[in-house]
This record gives sequence, C-alpha cells and structure tokens, in this order.
Amino acid sequence: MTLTPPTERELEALKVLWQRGEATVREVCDQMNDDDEQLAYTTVLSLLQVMEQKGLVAHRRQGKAYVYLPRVEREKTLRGLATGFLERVFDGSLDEYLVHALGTRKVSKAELAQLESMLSKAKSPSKKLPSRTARRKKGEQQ
Amino acid sequence: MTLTPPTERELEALKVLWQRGEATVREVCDQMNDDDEQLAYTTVLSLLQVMEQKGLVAHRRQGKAYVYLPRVEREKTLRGLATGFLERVFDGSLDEYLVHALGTRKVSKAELAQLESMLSKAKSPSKKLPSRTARRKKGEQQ
DNA sequence: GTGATTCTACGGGTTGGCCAGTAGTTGTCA
DNA sequence: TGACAACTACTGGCCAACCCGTAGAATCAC
Repeated sequence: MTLTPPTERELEALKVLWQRGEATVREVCDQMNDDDEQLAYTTVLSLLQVMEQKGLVAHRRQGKAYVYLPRVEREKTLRGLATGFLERVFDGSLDEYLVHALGTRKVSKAELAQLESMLSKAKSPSKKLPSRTARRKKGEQQ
Repeated sequence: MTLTPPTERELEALKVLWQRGEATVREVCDQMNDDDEQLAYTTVLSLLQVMEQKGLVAHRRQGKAYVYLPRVEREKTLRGLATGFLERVFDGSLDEYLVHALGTRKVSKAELAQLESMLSKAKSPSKKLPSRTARRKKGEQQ
C-alpha cells in the first residue's frame, strides 16, 4: 500500500482533478496555467502519463481527447504527505511543527477557533472523525 | 534573503550540527550513520561542501581536519520549511494541515495539552512569541 | 475528400540531488 | 626521513523530476 507520493507538480495536477472530479488534459493544463507560470500542453500531458504509470490517475477516451480522473483519495494523499513531512523534518513532533507554523504568519481568530475545536474533538477518545466509514468498496485505492 | 532551503539529506547534517554546535566531517558522518543506512565518508564530505556553497554551513581548519558549523538558525530554517510545505501542499491552510496531521496517529494527552497551550498563547494578541526579539545582529542570516 | 485543427505518443535535453571512488595532501610516529 | 593513516579535492555516474518539440493519428469543417 501507500503508493508513491505525488511530486509537487503532480500534486498540482491532482488538485485540479480532485476539484473537478475529472478533466481533459486541456482543462488541467489551462487551470494549472491560471496560477503562475506557463506550461506547455505536452508538458502537462507527459505529467499525467507519468502519473498514470504511478497509479495516481487513470484516463478514458472521450471523443479524441483523454479524460483523466484521480485514482487516489485526496484525504489519504494529503495525510500521507503531512505525516511524511512531519516525520522527516520534525522527527514526528507535532508540537514543534505547530510552533513554527504558528510563528510564521498572522493566524486569524476564526482560524484559531477552528484549531481549538479540532483539538477538543481530538480529545474525545475514539469515535472521532466522522468520515471514512461508508467508503471502502474494493482494494482499488492505494 | 531566504537562502536556499536545505534538501532532506542536508537537513540531516544540519540537525547534527545544530545539536553539537559544530562537528568534524567524521563526527557528522558517524552520527548520520547511527540512524539508518550507511553513507561513505566522502559522501558526507561532498554534502557539506555543497552546503557550504549554498551558505548553509561554514568550516574552519582544526589540525588536518575541517570543523563544520551551521550558518543558518535552526528556528528560521524549520519555520521556512514548515511554511513552504504548508503553502505548497495545503495552500496555506493551517486547519487543513492539522486535520490530516491529527488524523494520522495517536496524539498523547500531553501533546494535546501542549498544543492547546500553544493555541491559547497565540490568542493573546501581539506580544506573544518570546523569541526572535534579541537577535538580529546583521544581515548574515538567510 | 481535403485541409486545418487538436489531440496523443515518443523521445530528448536539462537540472539537481545523491552517492562514492580516486588521487593528492597533510599530519603523525617510529 | 620514510611509511602510514586520515583527511580533502575533484570528478563522474546515476536517477528522478521537469519541460518541451516533433511526428503522427484522430477529428472536424467545408
């Protein structure tokens, strides 16, 4: 399990697919180019093809174009990245991470409240996390 | 400013130097090899030489050996890595990060308490963060 | 059909990170 | 002084990530 984690560029593409559900190469390309620098169409295509080899996405034909869709769950993927980073950089110490993350920028009141709420939720022992219960169809997900 | 952030291996070496204050190549090598796989002595040497070009470390001669010392502060470096990661992966959303980080593993009560304490400290408007006040000598640090 | 458009396949080039060997240097010690 | 041990400098190899151009296939417009 635990597929190869996406690289940075790959994550960008995945974000597009997660948001849209699925998208043609053209759409992914356009949306990625919204943000910052320009990527050639073939660059994005290559990216998606590599991602398919890694099992991160799949595609089907629609007319003459390919429609790509994510094969990895957003939650799992992000969780993997988060814990990997935490482990490598902060040796697993969540406190340490938060110290540095908080020290960086202004954190709004709303954000703080949100964080607190999450903490208190985390405190109630076990039956937290009201997601990830009704899924799990097969073994297709990483 | 904001020097090139260290790569993963470089960060390992920096951790050794931060912990010891300074160290010979031999010492860095040995300590890095404590953990996991074995790295050749010359590999670590190369690593440190590259890091010196990047401005991450400096060295002086001691006998026939070099003693390396960090040139970047631990706090600043970690903060940079933390915010960079947060930005790239979670688009700056601390909430999102915490959700995934918390969802991963068991978080001890002590840890939760620590996190809460940090949050409440972050709540008091401005004069928080009892660090980063008495430093700032020149412009030498990233 | 035919030309233009839009797509995919394929291959190559570049860069950075990582790793380590070889050669040369420096210091030590008998 | 000569041999040896430990160190540094230099160089190259390997691989992943990234980027894109060209050629050919599919489709559309007319």
